[in-house]
Amino acid sequence: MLAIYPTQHTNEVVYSLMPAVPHQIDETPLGDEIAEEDIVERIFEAVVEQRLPPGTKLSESALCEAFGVGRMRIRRSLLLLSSREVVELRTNRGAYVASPTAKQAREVFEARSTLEPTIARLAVERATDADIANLSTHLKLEHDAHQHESRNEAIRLSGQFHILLAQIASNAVMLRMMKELVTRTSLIIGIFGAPSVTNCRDDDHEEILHAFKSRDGQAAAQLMADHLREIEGSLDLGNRTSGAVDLVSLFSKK
Amino acid sequence: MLAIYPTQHTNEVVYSLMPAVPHQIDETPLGDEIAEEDIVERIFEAVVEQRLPPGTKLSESALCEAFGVGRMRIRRSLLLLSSREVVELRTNRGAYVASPTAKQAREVFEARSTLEPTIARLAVERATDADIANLSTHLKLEHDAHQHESRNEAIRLSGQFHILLAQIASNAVMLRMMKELVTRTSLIIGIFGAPSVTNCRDDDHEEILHAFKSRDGQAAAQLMADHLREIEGSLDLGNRTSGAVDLVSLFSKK
DNA sequence: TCTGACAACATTGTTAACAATTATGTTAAC
DNA sequence: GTTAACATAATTGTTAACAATGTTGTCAGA
Repeated sequence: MLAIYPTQHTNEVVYSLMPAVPHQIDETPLGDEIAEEDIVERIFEAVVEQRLPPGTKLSESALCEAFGVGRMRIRRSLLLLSSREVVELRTNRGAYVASPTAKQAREVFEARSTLEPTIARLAVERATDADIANLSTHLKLEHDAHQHESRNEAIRLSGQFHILLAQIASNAVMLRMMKELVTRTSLIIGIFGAPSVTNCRDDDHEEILHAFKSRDGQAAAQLMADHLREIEGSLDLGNRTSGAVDLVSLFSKK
Repeated sequence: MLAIYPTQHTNEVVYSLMPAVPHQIDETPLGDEIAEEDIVERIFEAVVEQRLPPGTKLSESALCEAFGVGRMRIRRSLLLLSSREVVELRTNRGAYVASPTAKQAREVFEARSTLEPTIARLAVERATDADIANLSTHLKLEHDAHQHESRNEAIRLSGQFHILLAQIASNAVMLRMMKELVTRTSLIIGIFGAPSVTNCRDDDHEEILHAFKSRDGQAAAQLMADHLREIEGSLDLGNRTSGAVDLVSLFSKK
């Protein structure tokens, strides 16, 4: 058993995709099969929750079994995932959860720092009272998850907060971008983050919520910029080279 | 011949994809076939140049012939294009060049207004002298194309300018986003723009170049913001509902 | 002449078998 | 005991045939 990354657990991990999130009670209302869009979404979620660590092999047969669909649909889903750089497709070798490099990590944070302050501002400007109530409820869930030490749930909700903001901003283009960026950020934290680091401190999220309540878009933008800087600062970019551990340097004598 | 959109010209349009842009002399150096990434890029270019207007049907067989590849590769390419919302995939009915709605158009411009000023600033900060020289050369080409009234070339170069900035900014994430947004903008202009409107006035691009030469990132960002506002302002959003003409309202009595 | 049903055609979607490549485990030789 | 070559197994990539759906043209009936 020389496996460095938990590729030997692929099956377990893949199966654990199934009971992920309720999503909808009846996903296939019209007798239609599960769509690749759903598969992509599910794998996104699993990556966000760090149940699929970087480098994990996503074998076609396992995914077919897990989702109960044909190979074609899995291949299409993997292609879509690779086009968003959440999955790396190696010819004749299969699909692997991406292992962002430090360079890519910086690029992701640069993109987020460009998009998210504006998204936060727009969200404040466009939020209905119901939206703000939802955010409040969400933050309570986040807090509970942190207290109950349900790490997966905490991480998931933490990412979901940023997605929620993009949804409130009501811009489908930026929402799609954010889904990709949040997912990749989870991979980045998995690689470059200290073991104890979860995605976000929910204190920061709380402050952003206050900006919503006082309808201060500029403050929300500023808080978001600070929040992102803080997350990036907690990472150790520039040390580890890649998600796949380099064996020769790791076990070299002396 | 009841065709509303030039779907009857599909074959001609598709064939005109072939001699598009030189790209590289030898695209298949290792005996490998043309990759779907190239196909996607080529269709992107054709859309940017408005040789593939919104609503154009992209039939699998025609594309197979045009690119000389199997159906599987075409289908994968179309899936990738649809994931970037440049192509719309209708079940059992085929692939069509997307027809952005006014709502989507506003979202695209909102995303560009969020991203591109920062991209311009970063590009100024990171541009080498060679980069600036390239920009100068590019602007000359743009100017020539306008004077020679080679509309296709002018449009292509006009979009290419924005891509160039993203390349100089050296952020792969934002570069990919911009390729998608520029392509979709071409579709939007095709639908909502006045017939005479090309993509950008190259005067604006010239001013941005001046900001590069004086290394004024803040000015570049401001000019870019103005530039985008100007383009969006030249459109007629809120009138036409979609690229596919609504027949009943068009030919209704009275 | 116009309408509606039907049939032939074309196009897309899916499946399964096959080919090619990679990974793994074994054996033999040094 | 270690290494290298080989053979086997597993996985991915491709092709082609088939099924299903949508489109179009035709014909009969009103």
